[in-house]
Amino acid sequence: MRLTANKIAGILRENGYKLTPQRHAVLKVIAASSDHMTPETIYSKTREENPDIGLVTIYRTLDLLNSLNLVCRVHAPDGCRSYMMRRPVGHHHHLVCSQCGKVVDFDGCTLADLENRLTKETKFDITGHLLELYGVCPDCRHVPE
Amino acid sequence: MRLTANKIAGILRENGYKLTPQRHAVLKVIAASSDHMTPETIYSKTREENPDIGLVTIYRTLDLLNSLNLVCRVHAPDGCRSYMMRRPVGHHHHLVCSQCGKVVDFDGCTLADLENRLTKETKFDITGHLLELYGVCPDCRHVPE
DNA sequence: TCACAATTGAAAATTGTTTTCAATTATAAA
DNA sequence: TTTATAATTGAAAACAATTTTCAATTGTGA
Ligand SMILES: [Zn+2]
Ligand SMILES: [Zn+2]
Ligand SMILES: [Zn+2]
Ligand SMILES: [Zn+2]
Repeated sequence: MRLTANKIAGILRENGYKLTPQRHAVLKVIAASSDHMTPETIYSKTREENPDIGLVTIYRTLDLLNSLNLVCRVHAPDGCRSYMMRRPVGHHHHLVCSQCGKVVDFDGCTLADLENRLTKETKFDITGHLLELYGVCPDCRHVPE
Repeated sequence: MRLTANKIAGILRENGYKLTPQRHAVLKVIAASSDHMTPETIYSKTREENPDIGLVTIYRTLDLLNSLNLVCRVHAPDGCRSYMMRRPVGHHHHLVCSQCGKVVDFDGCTLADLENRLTKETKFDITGHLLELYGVCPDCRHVPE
């Protein structure tokens, strides 16, 4: 249920953005991985096939994809460098393995009641939330190095 | 129900850390504010009374307080610079005003059921979560500039 | 009061990201 | 096809946030 590089390329076009070889290369890298990656990682993976691409272009492409909701950011438990990954359609969150970085997407977030309660209590107009779960995946648990 | 600068100072001592004037100055600043502040903001507020303190010391003190769970980080909705604020005792989260930065702490987070469900479904050993709510506070809503 | 490890601050180094700008290029119109 | 043009690119510089280094200072317990 995930978007392919070509589908995303089409969406870029539909939105009036040029489909450059660089953008396509980045899309391919992001679509090929099921894990989140830092801009730096995406940069070096893209360079394997496309050695002339610049890091700036990675940042710009990620910003663009983010503004179109085609990727999403993963916040790691420590520090908070923002990692990015392709996004399943619709509202969802991430369960991230602290050891290997594997990401499981999930939906059915149960914050509506909490948000209603807090709307009443605080009179805030609640517009969104950031939720990430952290843990250790089965693979990492079974092999205690 | 919040920790005072002096209480925190005691905790530092108990844990074998020296109680320097610089640390005490930082504690006073953090304890005096009910909002979250960037390291830079804490730096300049601390300098008002303590002009010779260095920014490095702010970072080091914040790291120390963080490792002792005496402050907590607030993740802003855009970018994700980590802001810090003193911490109410116990598990809690933040409701942050996107416009003025005001922070309301809340507890009673409703993630236990979700975590149980995901533990079964994914076999992850879930160890923690990051949750921040965003919205617009009453003050900012009433005065649409 | 002494001894010493912990702490400090200045400066440099590192890291991550953004801006600038001239050259290139994807696209659509002719 | 060519051509025109605005969008896009990459190198380099700028910027921002944080960390490291290291010699000098200082809190604390003996
Ligand atoms: Zn794992
Ligand atoms: Zn949600
Ligand atoms: Zn506000
Ligand atoms: Zn919680």
